Amino acid sequence: VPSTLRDVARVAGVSPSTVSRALANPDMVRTATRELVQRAADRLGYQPNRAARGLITGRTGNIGVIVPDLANPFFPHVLKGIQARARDAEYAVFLADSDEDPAAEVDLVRALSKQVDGLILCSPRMRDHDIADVASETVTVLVNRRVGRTPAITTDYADGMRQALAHLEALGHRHIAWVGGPRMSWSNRERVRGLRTSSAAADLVCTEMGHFPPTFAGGVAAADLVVASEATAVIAYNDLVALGILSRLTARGISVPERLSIVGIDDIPMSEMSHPALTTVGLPKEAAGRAAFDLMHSLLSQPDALNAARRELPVQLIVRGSTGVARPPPSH
Amino acid sequence: VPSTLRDVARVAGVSPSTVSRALANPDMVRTATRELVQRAADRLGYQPNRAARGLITGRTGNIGVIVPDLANPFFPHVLKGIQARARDAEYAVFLADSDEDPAAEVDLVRALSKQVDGLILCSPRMRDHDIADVASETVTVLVNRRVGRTPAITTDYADGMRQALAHLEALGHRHIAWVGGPRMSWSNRERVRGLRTSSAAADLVCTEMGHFPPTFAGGVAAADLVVASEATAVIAYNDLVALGILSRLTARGISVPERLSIVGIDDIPMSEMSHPALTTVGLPKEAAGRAAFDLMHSLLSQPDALNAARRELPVQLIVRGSTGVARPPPSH
DNA sequence: ATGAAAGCGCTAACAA
DNA sequence: TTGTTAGCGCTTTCAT
Repeated sequence: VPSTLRDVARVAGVSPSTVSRALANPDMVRTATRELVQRAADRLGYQPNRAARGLITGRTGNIGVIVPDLANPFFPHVLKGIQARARDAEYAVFLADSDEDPAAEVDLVRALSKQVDGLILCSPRMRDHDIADVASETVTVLVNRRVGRTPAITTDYADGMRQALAHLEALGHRHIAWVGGPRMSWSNRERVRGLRTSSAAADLVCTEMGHFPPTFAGGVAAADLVVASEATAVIAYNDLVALGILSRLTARGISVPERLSIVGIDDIPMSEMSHPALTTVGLPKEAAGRAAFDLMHSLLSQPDALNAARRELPVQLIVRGSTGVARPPPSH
Repeated sequence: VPSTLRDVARVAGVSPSTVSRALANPDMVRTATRELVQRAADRLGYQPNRAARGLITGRTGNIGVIVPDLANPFFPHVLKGIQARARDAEYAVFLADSDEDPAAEVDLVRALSKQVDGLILCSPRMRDHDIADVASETVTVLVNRRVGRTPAITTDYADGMRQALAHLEALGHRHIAWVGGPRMSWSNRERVRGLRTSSAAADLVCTEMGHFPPTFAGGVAAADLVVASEATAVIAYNDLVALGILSRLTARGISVPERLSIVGIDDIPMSEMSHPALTTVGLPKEAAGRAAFDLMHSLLSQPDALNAARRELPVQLIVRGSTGVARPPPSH
């Protein structure tokens, strides 16, 4: 049977409120009293009941995190970043996995929102409208998405595309294929936007290959189209897709990177382990998680911290397996 | 401002207790009353405050899950299994990541245990003693570990080793290397146990290569020793290690599987994507998660369900990239 | 079948 | 600085 605050009070010979103060606002009680209480609490192994506290303060000390798919290697890293910060701040983390289902996501939000101080939505699949609804009722931080003025942590995809293109151009590539991700995805739209801007500026020919599932299988399916396009390099929506392309090319006996260079996006652990290792646009996954929690935390303490309500994190191209140009660039 | 049970009562024109009953024990009120209440609740968008409920019932409707490292691709799958079942049962899931630190794990357990009905510890790194402590105070389910009579979901590693060895033997291998995992790991001990039993029975020579970190880098480090051992096949502690070995061998120009066959354990997604794809002992990851939650759930509803307090799940060897024998087996 | 009242463990006015 | 009181939102006796 866990002991309560009243037990501590009795043992220490003070009133319950004194115990409450001694533990929560140590400088509102005399030092002697504080120590007396502390000793009693220790002796009883007292642990405050957070639910009871939350009932009255209106704050639970919990945050909720919703991800579309834990099996996608991107999210566990973000989650680790959130966890690390939450632990330091003594917040507990509710986690829910929506299984890529927008409707389930909405349900989970509803279920969780009552038990948390705030919600972090990672790459949410919900419609803008639903997100705006949520954000109007609960403190909300978005990761990898922007909706209106909702606080958000995003990643500078446009710069990532620029870096990737600059890298390929420096290696002599002039014709580059793009294997796109899901049509509805915010990330995909942003990446395409960056791609178009930078390729236009750099005078590169860029063939966009439409929409594929953001998975290994998606990459396998796209690979043959890429080959047919006669591009000398390909940038994939993410590393999983890139690895799918690599796998299919290897199976077809098309050597990578000699014949075709591949660049992914995300820098998931797998990318380093493939052969050849994958050049990829590294996203700050844990950092994004940390930033998301920090933003949430500041929103929670000063509800008008709207000035700091957005952050865009930098990305860094990671050059691995050679991505040298295959054939000499066509002379102009 | 969320509406409370009293609001519903006022709108419906009944007492708070009636509302409580109508919602929680529908057959304790007249049908007409129940519908009246239901309508009022719907109209107000009423959502019961679970903390307040928990305060009085002593049950929170939450469970806690602790994993050593989310970045290890094994755990997200287990977690998905737990999540799926928890969602159906309307439980919310607290998640904590201990960063492979036994001490942190103990702290997290303490912090969480007050806010949950039960705890699921995945591959816990704590000492037996600490686990026993936890289990004596909180309903606890272990995954991938056994400690005393604590309820646990385990995996039949011994049979996995048997299957792997039988497979290799059938392909003509007679000398097999084993690259072991962390010394303190329960899983490693179990795997070694299975290995010894089955290799003795099958009359195979088995060289054990000591303890390596259960990571890609660990496999890279072990690879050269494996080659030097002159074994024709190697079984690695897990897929990450196996992929590390594969990577190093490929880099050295040693062809896999012609010269050396590799078998991993876990069946993480990466294993399918490597070249050659990895033969591996597939563990029921999501199923383990589901089983863990189900066990927890039954313990929570009938505290004396100790008869069902253990389950060992079957494993299945997944044969992929050929693992044919290299040289003809030495004639006896 | 329903209502009134008490109280879960805690904190926050308000007094002293 | 400390104690007293009230009450957060809900469930559950105990009456009716």
